[in-house]
Amino acid sequence: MKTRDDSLAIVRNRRERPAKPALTRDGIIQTALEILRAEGLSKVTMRRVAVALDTGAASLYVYVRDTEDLHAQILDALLAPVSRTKTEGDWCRQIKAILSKYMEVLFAYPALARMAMSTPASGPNYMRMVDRMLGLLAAAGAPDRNAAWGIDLLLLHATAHAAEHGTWKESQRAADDFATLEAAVAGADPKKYPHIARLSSDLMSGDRSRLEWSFDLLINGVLETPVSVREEES
Amino acid sequence: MKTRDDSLAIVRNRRERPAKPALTRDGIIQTALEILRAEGLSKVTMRRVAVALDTGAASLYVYVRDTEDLHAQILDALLAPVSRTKTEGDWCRQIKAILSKYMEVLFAYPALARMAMSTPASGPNYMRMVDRMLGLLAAAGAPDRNAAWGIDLLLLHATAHAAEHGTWKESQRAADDFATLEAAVAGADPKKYPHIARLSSDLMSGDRSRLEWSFDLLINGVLETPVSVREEES
DNA sequence: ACCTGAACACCGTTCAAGT
DNA sequence: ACCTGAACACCGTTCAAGT
Repeated sequence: MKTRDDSLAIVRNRRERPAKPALTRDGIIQTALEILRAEGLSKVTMRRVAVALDTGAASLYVYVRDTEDLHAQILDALLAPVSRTKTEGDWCRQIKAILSKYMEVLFAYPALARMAMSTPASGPNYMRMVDRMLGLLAAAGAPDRNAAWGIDLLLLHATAHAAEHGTWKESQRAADDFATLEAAVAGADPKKYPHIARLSSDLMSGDRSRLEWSFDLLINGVLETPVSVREEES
Repeated sequence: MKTRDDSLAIVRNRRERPAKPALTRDGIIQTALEILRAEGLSKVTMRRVAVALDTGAASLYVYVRDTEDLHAQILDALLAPVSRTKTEGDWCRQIKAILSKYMEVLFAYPALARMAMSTPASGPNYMRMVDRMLGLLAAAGAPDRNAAWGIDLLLLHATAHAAEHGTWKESQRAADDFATLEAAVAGADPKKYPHIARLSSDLMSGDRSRLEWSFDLLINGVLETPVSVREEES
């Protein structure tokens, strides 16, 4: 079936489009982003990216250390607009605006949020974002150490929340598990789990307002909690 | 080489030990735990567990929905001792003691912490642990909703922290990345990243005390932060 | 230095067929 | 109902060989 004619077609294709643009780090990331958007992170594999670039997986290793590195570079690319978010209002509004944008991209790709938690991020866009937020916390009057530790806390929470809730919304599997959990909480045996049974409605309540609450709690705590002074109970 | 004699040997083996204990959910989890301890979560695969049980991977699907479910069941098994931790002292100490135990197991297997973030946990040991902590927060005088939302916040933070820092300590790869990050922070260009450069030492400082700080901040916030009342800046 | 094909050593999951 | 072998459709990474 495929002999002479095919090789002719290939030659023609070579003429009509440049066919194989040279491999570059940027080209790889762009292609990876396309696959991410079209099919999700789980399809962004070395092999699949390579096929899309009309080469073999081995060729990518010149530009990318391994699969995780590829994913980390994708995330940093997606963070470019976040690091440049236009903000206005008081510092608290501004911080929340940046956190919102950050969470938006992680919610869109929860698998990236999970990845971000196991790979120390050091991409330029991440750095830029952190720098801006540090500036805002400093302007708010946070002591140096509180600002430094606080940024970490805020971003860890944002990432973790997105990883958790994003995943739950994403997959059917997680949705099923969530239903199981919901049922387990709603129908908790008051003998075995008295507090869960008593608080069952509060445990599942709140969504947007719950997230708001947690960020208020965190931001407030970052400003007010003295470093290395242990709280005594009252 | 291997013909008659081998089949005899097999028969002999059948006699000498019961050879193949019946497949059960518990047996599967036990075997999985052994592999986890010996080789880490990445080796706890359907195929590998099946081989250890002298069967085919397909057989496991009667007891386990999929790989993630297997991992979730492993985590709940590891949480059994945590849910029964003996505690003493004031409620704050007790909560911290349970959180510590919880983090200990996640630190030992950071990959499980990552998994926990994408799978809503509803195992019996997890439930028992949550119930105890809810009781402690209630005893501390936290309003119902604060206790309910707060437990989630505390456990999410514990899990996320373990996933992040545990992984960094675990793999060579992550350690390298961490070194890269450290260098990027220490050598941050003050023109591009003024705040990172200024706070570079604080950004990398603290380890144990930093974790203490974040839990104090969270516990305090859970007790004090009113629900659905927005903070105004001062 | 960069690119490639082929190979190695794995995966999860499904399914028809057996008991 | 439970168990199995075989098959399907993939993976990441390495390495010798080419340019």
